[in-house]
Amino acid sequence: MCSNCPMQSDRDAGAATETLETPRFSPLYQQIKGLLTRGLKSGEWRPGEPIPSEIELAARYGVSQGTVRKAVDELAAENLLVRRQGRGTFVATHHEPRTQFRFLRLRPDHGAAPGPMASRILECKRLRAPVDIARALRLRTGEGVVVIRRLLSFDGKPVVLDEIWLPGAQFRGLNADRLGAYEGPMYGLFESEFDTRMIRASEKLRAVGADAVAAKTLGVAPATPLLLVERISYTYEDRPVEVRRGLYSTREHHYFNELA
Amino acid sequence: MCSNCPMQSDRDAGAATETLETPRFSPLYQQIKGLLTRGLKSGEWRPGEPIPSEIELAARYGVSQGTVRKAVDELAAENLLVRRQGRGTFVATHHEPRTQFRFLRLRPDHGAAPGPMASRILECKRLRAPVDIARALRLRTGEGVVVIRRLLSFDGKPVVLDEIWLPGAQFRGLNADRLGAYEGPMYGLFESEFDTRMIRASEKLRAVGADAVAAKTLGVAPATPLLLVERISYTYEDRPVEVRRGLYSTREHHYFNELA
DNA sequence: TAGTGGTCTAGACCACCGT
DNA sequence: CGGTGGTCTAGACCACTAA
Repeated sequence: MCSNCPMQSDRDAGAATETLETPRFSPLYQQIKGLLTRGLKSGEWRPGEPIPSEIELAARYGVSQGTVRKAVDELAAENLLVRRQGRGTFVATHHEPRTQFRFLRLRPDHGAAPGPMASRILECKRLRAPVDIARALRLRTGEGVVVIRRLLSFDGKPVVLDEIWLPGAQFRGLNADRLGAYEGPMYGLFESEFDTRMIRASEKLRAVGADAVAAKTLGVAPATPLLLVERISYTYEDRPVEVRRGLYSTREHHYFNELA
Repeated sequence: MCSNCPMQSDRDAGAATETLETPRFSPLYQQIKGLLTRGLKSGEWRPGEPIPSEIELAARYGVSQGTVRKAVDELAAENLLVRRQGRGTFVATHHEPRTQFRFLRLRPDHGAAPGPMASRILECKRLRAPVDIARALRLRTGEGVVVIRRLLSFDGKPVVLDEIWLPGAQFRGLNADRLGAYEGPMYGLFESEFDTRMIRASEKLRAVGADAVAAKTLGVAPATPLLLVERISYTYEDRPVEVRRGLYSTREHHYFNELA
């Protein structure tokens, strides 16, 4: 055992039942998981890079390889890490094709492949956060935010009209030019240029009628039923960093979901 | 090691690389998982009942407890089993409140709790499978199917109009009376009375306008945008056993989804 | 208290990858 | 070949539940 091992004290605290059913015992591997998450958040290991081998981590933290393994397993299940047998364990990134459009659940009705996709930035401006956006992003009302409006086309046909809200302070320097110049998924840009990695998201879906602007942009008749998708994206420690309202045209596409 | 252990032969086959990259090594715990799944499918252990303890299973299959543990872990992650510390491992069931409406993703806009729900059977008849339903259920066109139409109300207000297609042979004896008499979720009835346990499902969502019948039934104006949810439910070994088309009124509710 | 699942360890060996 | 993750074992001990 390593002498300055940060684990032991916590272990005892868990067993001691000090306060009224609050922490209630935290397994070692959970603590390791916390330390690894801290390393990810702090940028000690950056997206796409490998983290140290299990043996190294076990030595560093003064625990067995099996304990590290369980911690890494869970982080991999949460899509924070990617295991690659024979090569190592890597920090997940939005740049690889496999994880590129992980959060976009729209599929063409015919043909499994998503097909060629194009993104056109319609607008990118900065303004003060309205109440609802501020609350969702845990900002004060009136704090600066960035709003992006963009059109997503599948196979040349417009399909998704997005309105994206981001905390202004965190996305300083983001503008239409940079968005337009960037190839690849927007979350890749956020990750590389603004140190903000989207970990998970929750969505609320509704059916609504197309208003005049949406109808024109998406090339459908006014009042056409559209899928309204409201997304909140979270980064490390469940901190919300994006509100996205998308209008999906579901004439030739559908939103796909697996229920397990 | 137990002498008639069914594992060894497979192990060797995996290492021998007999054919051109087909099976490619199957870990022991995967084989155990297969044996456990077989026991579940065959009804050796029924929904709600405990399976043997890890130590017993390890002895029966001639492997270590750790190997059984990994198999059970995966089955629990897939919601086929439920672990309960200090009590045992149980076969998952659609009867318990926790897993009761696991596949219904509709939530009220205000207030987290789904609130009181009522199901009214509008129709239950038997007819010959149309092409699309037959293909989805892997039946021949014209084979007998059951169609159920039912209305789901939240808090007294109609919200979901469902059309449910089931293979007739498997659901012999299902009729409106039995559906009406049954309290609780429909999947609970299917599980108890027809030996059919829904394991997972996939859904396709679209926005559509309400037709005359749907509008009247759901109490909305014709052409009101509704969420069309097409679900295919699967039982063991990914066998499809239900096609469900639901029209969701999203005036005061929304479809909730977590993206991980 | 006995029995269950949950954690942790130490060590062996295997499958896969790059060099 | 050496290093990585992946599998498997055997055994110790802990946390939880029910009787």
